Amino acid sequence: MTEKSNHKIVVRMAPSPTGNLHIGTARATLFNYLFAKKNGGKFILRIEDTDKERSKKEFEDNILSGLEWLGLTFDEFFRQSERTEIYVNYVKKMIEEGSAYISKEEPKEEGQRSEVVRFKNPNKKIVFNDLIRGEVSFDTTELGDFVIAKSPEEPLYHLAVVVDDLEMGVTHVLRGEDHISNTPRQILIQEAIEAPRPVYAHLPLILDSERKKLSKRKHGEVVWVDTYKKEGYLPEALLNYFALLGWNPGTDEEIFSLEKLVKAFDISKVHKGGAIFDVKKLRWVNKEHLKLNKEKIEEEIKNKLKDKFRRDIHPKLVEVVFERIEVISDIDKLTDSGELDYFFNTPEVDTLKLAWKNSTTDEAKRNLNDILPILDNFDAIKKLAEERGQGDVLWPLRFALSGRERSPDPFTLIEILGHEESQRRIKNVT
RNA sequence: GGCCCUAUCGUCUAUCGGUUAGGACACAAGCUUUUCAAGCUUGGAAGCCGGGUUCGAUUCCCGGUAGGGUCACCA
Repeated sequence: MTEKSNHKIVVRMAPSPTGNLHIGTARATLFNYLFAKKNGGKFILRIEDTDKERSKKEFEDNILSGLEWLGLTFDEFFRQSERTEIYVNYVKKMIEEGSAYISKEEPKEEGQRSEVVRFKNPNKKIVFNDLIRGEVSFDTTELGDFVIAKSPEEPLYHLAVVVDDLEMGVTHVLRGEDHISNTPRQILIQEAIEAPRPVYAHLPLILDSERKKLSKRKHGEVVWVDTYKKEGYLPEALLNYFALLGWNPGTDEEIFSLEKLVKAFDISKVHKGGAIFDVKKLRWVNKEHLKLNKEKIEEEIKNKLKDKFRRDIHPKLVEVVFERIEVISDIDKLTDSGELDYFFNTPEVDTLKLAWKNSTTDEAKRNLNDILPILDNFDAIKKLAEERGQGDVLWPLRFALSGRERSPDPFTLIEILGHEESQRRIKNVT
């Protein structure tokens, strides 16, 4: 009956398809994945869809495609809705053996049954060892005879989890800290059906800036992996950042590929306390990964600019954009805000702003006129700037070319715009 | 409220009793082709409180406080 396995270590991630892939789920999946890979173990993905009302296929699809995008592959896949007979057998067996019983109820809400299956609580103290937290103890008396199935044919969460972990040979349960209070219930059921107790490790939670659990109800799309995918974060950057939330390698190293994470990962270094999700640091991590993939990203920038401006794109402009982005969607922000327009269309230049600090517009124009003949000789321009003052020469030049108070330096601009266009723009203002 | 968990710069964190308490993000200043971006350098910034244990506690123990999680015929 038990599915035999050659793997010493078997872990599983068990999301329920009641919402899009949550970043907390993604991180817990990452930790399971790392733990499995690190130890040559098996990683199972199990969709916990026993709740027919709330479970949706679209959410399952979203979870699966999100995990695939992140590169978190699994060795085996199960769906609890396809395993009902297995649970039914256990429920029946438990009733026969007296560890569970059918209980008459008075329905308090719509849809509630007048008969449910309750677990016969032995009311004992449960002590379990948590890989992250050490010894944790609960008195289960306060749990009462909790419900394990709506009917023998409709198992509920705790029963299904324990049965599946047994059947699938799960040795280690790594999950969010929000499950820590579920553990005593599940251990009670394990003992009733004589299942071995897996090793537990309860991961710290990802918190919002208020130090509260990041929930789908309260935070909406910021908790979806999809959101970050759409904004153009790199999957490895996201993984890298998730790993750093509650774990560190014990060195100063912060940038990791998935492969390097597997090598460095050590569950005993996982923290106990929750960690606040900081988008700024995520963006920084993403930028570091952008640099690791510079060629690929520059290609993407080039194509995006080409689409937007329908013109050939100077490689130097690609560099300029690359320097200014942390995530891919920043490219759109740059193009849509008009910040790049002067590279493609002659800007309107406010000649009143042509002069640097205390110097006059006339001086600025004189300098520009003197630059005209040496436009292609950057060394000569620099020399002139040294003689007449850097700001007095370079500012008007840059301003004449861009029409903006902020832009790349004048030499970069000349390179991108080309000799003719640069000359034309200077003449326009002198 | 019961039960459980947690507690170092604003944030993520290092420290396995003795350190000028280190790094990163963010922030500020300076430098670079006196703007912007990037880069480099520098700076400010932390052990929740009170008791123990100890020659010595951020570190170990107890209490308090604060924060969080969880208390379904959801998962």
